[in-house]
Amino acid sequence: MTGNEPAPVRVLLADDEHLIRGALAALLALEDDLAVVAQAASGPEALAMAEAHRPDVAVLDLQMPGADGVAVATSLRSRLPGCRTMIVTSHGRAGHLKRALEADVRGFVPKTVSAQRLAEIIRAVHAGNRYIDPELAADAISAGDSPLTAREAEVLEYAENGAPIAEIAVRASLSPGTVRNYLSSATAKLSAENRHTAARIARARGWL
Amino acid sequence: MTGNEPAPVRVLLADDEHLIRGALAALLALEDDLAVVAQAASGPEALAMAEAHRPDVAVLDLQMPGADGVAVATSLRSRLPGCRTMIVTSHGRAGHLKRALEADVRGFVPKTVSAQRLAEIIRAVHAGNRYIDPELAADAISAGDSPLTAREAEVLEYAENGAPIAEIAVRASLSPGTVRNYLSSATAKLSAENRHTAARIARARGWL
DNA sequence: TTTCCGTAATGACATTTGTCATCTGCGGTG
DNA sequence: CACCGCAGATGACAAATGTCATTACGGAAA
Repeated sequence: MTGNEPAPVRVLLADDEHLIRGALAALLALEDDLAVVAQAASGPEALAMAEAHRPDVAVLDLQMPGADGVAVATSLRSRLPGCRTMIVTSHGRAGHLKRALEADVRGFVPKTVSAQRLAEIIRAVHAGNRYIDPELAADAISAGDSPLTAREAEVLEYAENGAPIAEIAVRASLSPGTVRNYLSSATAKLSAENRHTAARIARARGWL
Repeated sequence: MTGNEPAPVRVLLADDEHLIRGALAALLALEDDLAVVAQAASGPEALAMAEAHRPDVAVLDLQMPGADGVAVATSLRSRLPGCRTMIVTSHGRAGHLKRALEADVRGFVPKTVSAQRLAEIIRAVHAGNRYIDPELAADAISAGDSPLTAREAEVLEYAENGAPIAEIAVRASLSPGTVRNYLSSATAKLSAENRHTAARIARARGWL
């Protein structure tokens, strides 16, 4: 200790997979300019821990029980404005990236990166820069903007789990005929064979 | 080194997520009776590494590119009979567990366990014991056996992605009418509203 | 041997879904 | 203001799907 090192970056780790979270914490602890000050296994817990420990950077898993990473990032933006957020994910979907950017997430990386690389990215995010995985970014760009209207997307979302039109109509408070119209136009826009494949396509491109 | 420790357990780690694999290797290295002798990022690579390094225990991620963990375990059983296999997974589906047991997998754990616990389980598996996550086991038991016949399951699998009946008929080399019959009976057995929800139910219970 | 079950198919029928034209009303925009 | 796009709805029609009865064959079990 020479007394003139800068204060370490305070990091919050949120991941429901204990194995990964613990391992990650151990690896990040090796970097002497990073300090894992809090850990969480769920969305709500991450929020609570963030308020209690006020980290500089929150590293959030995308899929967590309670609230997913993007939802946590959104809450964090208003509740802890000084805290930068980043998302780490196994399954890189273009749609999630889009949502994440809207939540002012500064880093978006797949879990295929090395710990070294992750540490660098945490530093970059802390410094105010952004880092988006190039492959995911390319996917998001190639997917483009959604051609679906708000209602079309909503109805398609209800259709996703295979519900019959009557049920969708009730849930969306629409006439069954109207539901069929929206579904039909959405299916045509996505050039799918039926609403089920249309829903899959829209989901894959992040349009849902 | 006193010279009388038993030889460490030789472990192969296979996970496509570099972050997790690296972190895991670091944590397991802390246990002095475990030695990570090989790592792999895909199914085929895992197989190759196993043949090259002949580990005592292969810790396989369920979802990997090329070949999934269960597929690797199956190959390993014939090619390296002395090597015990275990599966680590994020998404614990009852169906995967069933497949895994058929492949003579000795350990099946979710990634929510701690590294300590994983190390213990590796030791148990190496000693010839089994360890199945209690919650996953309960799911598998409560799901019970599939009420579907072979053809019903096959047809339902083709139907899963939303393909129209004509296409399913071609793929299964069946008459469209026959396809509809199987789909109808399968839907009735699962008490679903249509083939799409039926497919989802069957998939969730591991009957596909 | 008779019976049962799974596989495979066909025909008939009802229901659901997909497609289209058409109508109304609302809120922007040139 | 006229025009356009979106929301919302209706009716009609075609196509896809779900349901059921029935037939036939082969293997396995009683």
